[in-house]
Amino acid sequence: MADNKPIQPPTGTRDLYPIEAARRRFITEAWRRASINHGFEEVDGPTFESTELYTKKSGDGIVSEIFGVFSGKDEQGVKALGEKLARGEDAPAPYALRPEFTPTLARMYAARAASLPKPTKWFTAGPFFRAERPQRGRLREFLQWNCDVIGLALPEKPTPEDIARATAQADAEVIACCVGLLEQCGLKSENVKVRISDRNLIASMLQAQSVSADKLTPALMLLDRRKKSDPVEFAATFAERVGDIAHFDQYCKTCEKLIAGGLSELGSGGSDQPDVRFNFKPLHRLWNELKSLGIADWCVVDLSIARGLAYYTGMVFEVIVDGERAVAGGGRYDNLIVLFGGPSTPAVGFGMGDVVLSLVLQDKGLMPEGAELMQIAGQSPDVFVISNGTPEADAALPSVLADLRRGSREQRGRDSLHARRTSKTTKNVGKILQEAEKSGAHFAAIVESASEVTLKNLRTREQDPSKTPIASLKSEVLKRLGRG
RNA sequence: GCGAUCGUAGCUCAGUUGGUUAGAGCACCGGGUUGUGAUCCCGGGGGUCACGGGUUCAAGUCCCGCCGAUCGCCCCA
Repeated sequence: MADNKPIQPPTGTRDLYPIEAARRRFITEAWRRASINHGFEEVDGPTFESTELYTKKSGDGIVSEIFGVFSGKDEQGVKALGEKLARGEDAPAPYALRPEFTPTLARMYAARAASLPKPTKWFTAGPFFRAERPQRGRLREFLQWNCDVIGLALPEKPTPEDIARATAQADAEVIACCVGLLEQCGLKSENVKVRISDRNLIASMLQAQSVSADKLTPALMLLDRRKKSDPVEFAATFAERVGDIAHFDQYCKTCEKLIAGGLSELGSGGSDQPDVRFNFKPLHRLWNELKSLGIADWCVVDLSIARGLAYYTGMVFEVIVDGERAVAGGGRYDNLIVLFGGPSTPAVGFGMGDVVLSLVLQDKGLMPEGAELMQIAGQSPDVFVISNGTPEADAALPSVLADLRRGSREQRGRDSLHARRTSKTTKNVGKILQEAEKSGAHFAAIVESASEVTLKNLRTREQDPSKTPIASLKSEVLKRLGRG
């Protein structure tokens, strides 16, 4: 009756053993720290949502990469869907495992918009799902970190100038948070580039070449694929669907140069350059914000970035680390909140996945290992309790352990220590010390009798010359850990 | 959905034109005669060689199928 065939994890998912789980913890802790330190508050939503939430804004293209979810109680619904599918009709599942966070965020904000501060700064980190073919840096289940700034800090009767300034500040703020994370992980501006672009600017440049409004979206999608394509072939495709690309390139180059150079005559609205007659002021303003935040050397203006997503309305950016695929991406989406029933509210944000980030950190040797990793992940023991092998010490050990682990409500558990013992049967103290050190434990406590232990600091390998009474062991360890 | 490469121990891999009972290192477990850690010595558990067929006296090895993984394409929220 028992069928013991092993069941493998589903395609594109991971089993995380202690080392991998600690690595993931390292990343999520870094995300939390970066976003909290940049003033974002944590939120979260359901991991599955009504499928409509995603079809509403993005059309059917996305639906094919969504994992459908059925309630299991809804037998009739499932049956009806099965019949539809059998007839070859389109039949999306009623729920979808969330493929991204932005729609959830937009809904959450819209529902309470009136009572939320402007701007509202939220972050979240959790699992997301896409039914794609797994490949390097890409799985079907992954963690994603999102940071968003919704709404703008504005005076009561804002001028266009006020709005432009607040917009640039919000854009810079999310980019700064993203860069803050990368820097904190040990990455350098030499290896990382935040490529920043502006869809409005691109659109105006395309329109200057007589590209009609209805062709803008396909043109933007096409531009995004450019780097991967053969240049000649791309130019041909682009000419066929949109128009001649030669002028467009020229516009881009001139704009990038001028923005990064910060030429002053641009601010006055005039230019001797006949090709520069577009509204690059928003990007220029953003560039100045980035400079004042001290992160401009991480950034580069690159108007070949468009981002495939339909809902972006202005600034877009992506983060490239050396040759790897994008480690993060985001942009401004000013129309999304209203689409979910909220007041018209501008917003900007980005997402970063754990998969590419861990690849990058491991390739560059920036991912901690062994005891250091366990320590960072908060899993290395405070005290490793060892019996000296006498029956008296053996008998005393369990209660020593239990006392170290006990935490009080008054201290909110801060006085509870991570205490371990060996599960080996050997009485060889040297071997157990070896195990203790490997575990990353800070201290070893060798039980000498029913009343005394010898304390040893495993990090410095210094052992106390005198014994410590068991009654004061815990307070002594807390003191030495700086938690007393 | 399409293409390419690859599946031998927990991990990294060896395994001869097909030939006895499939190996090593690391890891894990135990011991090295009553207590201080690298190293070292001895011992141990672990494999239906991914799975299923076929060819053959004989298959880890050759053939077919299948599952899985990796890397690309498509797509990228």
